[in-house]
Amino acid sequence: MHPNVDTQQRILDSAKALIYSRSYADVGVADICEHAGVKKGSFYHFFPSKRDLTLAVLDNYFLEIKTNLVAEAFAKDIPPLARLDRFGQLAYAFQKQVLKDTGRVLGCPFGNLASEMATQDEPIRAKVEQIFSNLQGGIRLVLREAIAAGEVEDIDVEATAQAMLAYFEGVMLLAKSKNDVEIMGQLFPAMAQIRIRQRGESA
Amino acid sequence: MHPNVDTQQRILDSAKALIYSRSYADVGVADICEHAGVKKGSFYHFFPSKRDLTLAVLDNYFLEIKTNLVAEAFAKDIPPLARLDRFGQLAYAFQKQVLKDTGRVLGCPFGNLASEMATQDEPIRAKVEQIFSNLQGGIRLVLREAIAAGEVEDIDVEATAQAMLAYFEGVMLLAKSKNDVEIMGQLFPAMAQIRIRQRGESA
DNA sequence: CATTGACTAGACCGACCAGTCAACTATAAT
DNA sequence: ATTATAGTTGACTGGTCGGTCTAGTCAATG
Repeated sequence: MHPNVDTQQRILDSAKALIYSRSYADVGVADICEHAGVKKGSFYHFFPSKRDLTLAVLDNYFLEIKTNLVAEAFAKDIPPLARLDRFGQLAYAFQKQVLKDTGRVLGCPFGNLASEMATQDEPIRAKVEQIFSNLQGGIRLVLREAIAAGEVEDIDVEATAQAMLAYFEGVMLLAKSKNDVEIMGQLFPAMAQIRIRQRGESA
Repeated sequence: MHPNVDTQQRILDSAKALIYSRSYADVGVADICEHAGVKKGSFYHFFPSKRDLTLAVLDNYFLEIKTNLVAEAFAKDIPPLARLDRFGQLAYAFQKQVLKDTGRVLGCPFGNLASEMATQDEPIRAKVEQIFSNLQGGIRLVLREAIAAGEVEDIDVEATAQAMLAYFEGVMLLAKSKNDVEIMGQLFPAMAQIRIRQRGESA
């Protein structure tokens, strides 16, 4: 093969960076090709469409975040609830790096695409939903351990995990809206405090 | 004047509905004109650009939500914290109506635009930030009353208001992602429980 | 050395984009 | 009646979009 075996990967990486920092609609196939140093013909040799590329980008991003952020944050060297705090801290640190690199707080790549595409492209919506579901599952496991360790009790684990994910996404969205990364540091500590009680009760 | 004095309003209403149900990028000026029953020339007679129209849409939406949702939810006929629950219930009911009308959970119009445009169009980003700031201010007032009424104590009011707004936006985003409105009913009750303590502490 | 097939090149396509413009219509003021 | 003006019309522009297509390059295989 040619010297560039990594053409496909370069397209993927370029699309990842560009779509994350702008949006699906604002980034064209031509932009991605230029950024990757690749011509249109090569692009369509590897990806049947812009949408399929985006699906691959989502998979790729999820894998990266699952291994570099979730796995590290949820490692069992500290108590369960402390892991949720650590998750917030790592996300905060990551976003500080994004700000330094791009001059912008870019928020959550999944939340961004969900918000833009959920009503327009069903496969993309479904993929993001699946990713959210997986992240929620990660939190659920931590919560189960927290219950086993006696750190929490009497909660609806599934709903609480979902609430924590929602809070996380909301903080990311606000940080992006204000282009201010510090609210992450300020608000994330409250994530692990969220509780949804068993069926029915609230106040 | 002509029989149609409301041309400008029809353009505004069409843009509101279309951009909310799709996205800024996906809705073209031609779409808006067709939906409003207006020709391109008339559009540009009333609005200098698509962006300016969008700014007007944001103002219009904010006014509507402030008077029809926030004012009603935060009315002083019930205790402060209960008003926050009522806010969630009203938002839930509103979104159920949106689902019935459009077949889709569309989330928060401000969150949607923030997510899509924050890194691409500074005036739109700034306007959404200002709207978020105003909503946060509304929550802050409720929290102050809650403190005065002895319902809560020892919290960082500003940060807590922001956290509640973030949670609200996150729930809206998740509901949109899953195209499921029931999450809102399940998760919103936890909003009024969120607390961020005074400077420093978390766990 | 010919053939094969993954990969690259870039011209090209029809559709669509936001925005422009000059001509026109209808009303109101003079 | 004449003028001024607010509003309308739709053809038009230059540019971009995602995607196609044909021609060709190169390394490996027989």
